[in-house]
Amino acid sequence: MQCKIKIWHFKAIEVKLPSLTHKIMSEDIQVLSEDRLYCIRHSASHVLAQAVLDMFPEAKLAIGPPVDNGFYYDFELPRALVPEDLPILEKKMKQIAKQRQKFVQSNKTIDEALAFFKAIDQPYKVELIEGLKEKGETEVGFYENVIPQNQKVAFVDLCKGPHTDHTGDIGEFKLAKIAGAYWRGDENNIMLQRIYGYCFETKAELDAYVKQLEEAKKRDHRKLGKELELFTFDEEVGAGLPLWLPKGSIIVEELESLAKRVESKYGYQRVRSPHIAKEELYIRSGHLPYYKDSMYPPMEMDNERYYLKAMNCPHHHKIFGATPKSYRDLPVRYAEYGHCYRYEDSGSLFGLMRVRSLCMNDAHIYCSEEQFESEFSKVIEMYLFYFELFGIDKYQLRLSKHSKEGLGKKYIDNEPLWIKTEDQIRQVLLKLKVPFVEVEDEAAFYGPKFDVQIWSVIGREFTLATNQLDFGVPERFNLTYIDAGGNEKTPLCIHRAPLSTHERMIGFLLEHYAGAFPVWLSPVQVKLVPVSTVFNEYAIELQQALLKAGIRVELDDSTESLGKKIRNAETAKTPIMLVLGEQEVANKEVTVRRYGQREQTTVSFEDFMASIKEESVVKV
RNA sequence: GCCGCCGUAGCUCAGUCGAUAGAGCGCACCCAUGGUAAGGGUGAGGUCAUGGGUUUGAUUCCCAUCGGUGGCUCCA
Repeated sequence: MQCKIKIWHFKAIEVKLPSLTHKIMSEDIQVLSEDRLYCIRHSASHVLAQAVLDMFPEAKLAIGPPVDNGFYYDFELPRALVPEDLPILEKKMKQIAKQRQKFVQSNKTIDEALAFFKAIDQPYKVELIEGLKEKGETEVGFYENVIPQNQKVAFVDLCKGPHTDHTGDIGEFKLAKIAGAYWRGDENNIMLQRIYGYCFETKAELDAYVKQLEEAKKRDHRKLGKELELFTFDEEVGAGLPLWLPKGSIIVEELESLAKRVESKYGYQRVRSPHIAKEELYIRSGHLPYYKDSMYPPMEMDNERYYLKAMNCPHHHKIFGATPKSYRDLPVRYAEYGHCYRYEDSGSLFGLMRVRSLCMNDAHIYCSEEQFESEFSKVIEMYLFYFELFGIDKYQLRLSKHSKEGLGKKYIDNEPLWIKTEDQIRQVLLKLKVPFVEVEDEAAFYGPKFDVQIWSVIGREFTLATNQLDFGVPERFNLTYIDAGGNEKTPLCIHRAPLSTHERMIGFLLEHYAGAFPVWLSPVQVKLVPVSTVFNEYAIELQQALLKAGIRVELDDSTESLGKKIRNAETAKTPIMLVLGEQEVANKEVTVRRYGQREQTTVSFEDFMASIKEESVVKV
């Protein structure tokens, strides 16, 4: 796949783009070819290949590019690799490094190159060269590793470089993991074995990176979700079907309440729709032919086939069509936290980030072409409001476009309309001076998207929120409005989900906040910690007052020591602890201790009540 | 879905080269009433994921299924 990426910059923002750099490095090599890290990582991957050939002389080599944290190389091997193989290979790599083999570049004609790799029986290299030949190349680059002591060639690879001077200069590396990967990324092809390595210029950088990975694992949403008792999965319920525990449900409902207030302010109307619909609906919408495999199989009843809904759009379209519309009604904005079910591949399920039942912050905006820019801008404004509220700063905004090859297959076959609508979105983004990247072949089948890409702490990329322009489906539903001249017109539809799904949003926020939610989102906002049980009576009095004010408060009336109670509240990441002892009872005070802070303040309960009321509400 | 790996108490994990299992935390009870990140004691908890197979005997070995997981593919 050719990956063309154009980056628009208006201001410097710090974005973490592991998979983007991955794409740039592996598929558009020139971009970073001058980079020193690129050279050492790429050279390290050659050294890995040499080590693997030493261990398995019959190994077939595929490709081995650098990536954002190191490198990988794909092989076809006579047996499955096991983790114990990695230290052995690492040792061999270090020996090769010690020899300081020269990287010697040369060019060969295509036919020479083909003959060479056929002779040493490397079919993947042969296939790559044949591909280059078809593209019209006449020469290809080779890199030989030459042992200086005896001038022997230890390893040869098809490669356009560049490399470091010798194998001693490949930085500090550590083989990280073994994985399966399809040849050329195509699931119809054979599965190869991929070895990933981390690689950095210095030992300190490598160690820091490995340490950072370990730290990241501590804030993995799957781990925190269990520790904080937010959600769970159960084998008898099914894979990818999360159960929200009481504390997680509070977060769900707080988010939902926020969304309802924000959407109300922006003029959305709330609608509600069933979880299932007849097959006809999805044939009409066009989803079924594209997504049948990832929908739960149909339920057959009374000669009808019903599907669990995988998206809310068709239901909303039907709601729009239920009453006649005039241009005076537009824009119409329907919002619903809609439950959807998608039969995602078992192998792609991942905690809360990739699930089979999800509840989406969905809305559909039906508007005229003239209203598009203003409506789209308002949606982006809403996104930016949310990002600021949550303090989300590591994300990438992406204009997801169609691909020419996909027209008529993955995408509605109307190229002029694609180009036009993609430009409409581009113009809005440029006007708002929002930095974004453009990526081909990432659109929805019915129109281009504006996506918010984020990365989980362990580095997987997800679309957090999405905003789509649909130029195809309203027509299929015969959705119309009467314009000022009395003519029937088809509205445009904007699909948008700034708060993602509850599942993915909370998964993301858990990692973002490392489990320490702000007061307004926290399942338990205040923990009452009496110094000893003799002060429980005062604590109960405060608890009643706080509950009455709508504050989520818990009292630790256990007989544990004070130190233990503090520790328990801290490990539960409760944002506010109120320590209550003799002094507090006497003066009707509370000693406020905030999560992660040792210093505390003693204030009157009255003052505390006023401030917690303020803090527990988000202004929209 | 594909290539690997994993599944022992509520949680985190040890262990059994084949003779039905342990620790810490948590939980219950008792003692201690303690001013800022684990006070002390006692006790209850397990068909060793599920179903087959091999074996005198399986939690342990083999196969399948379910679930998790590292990647790949996919992601409306």
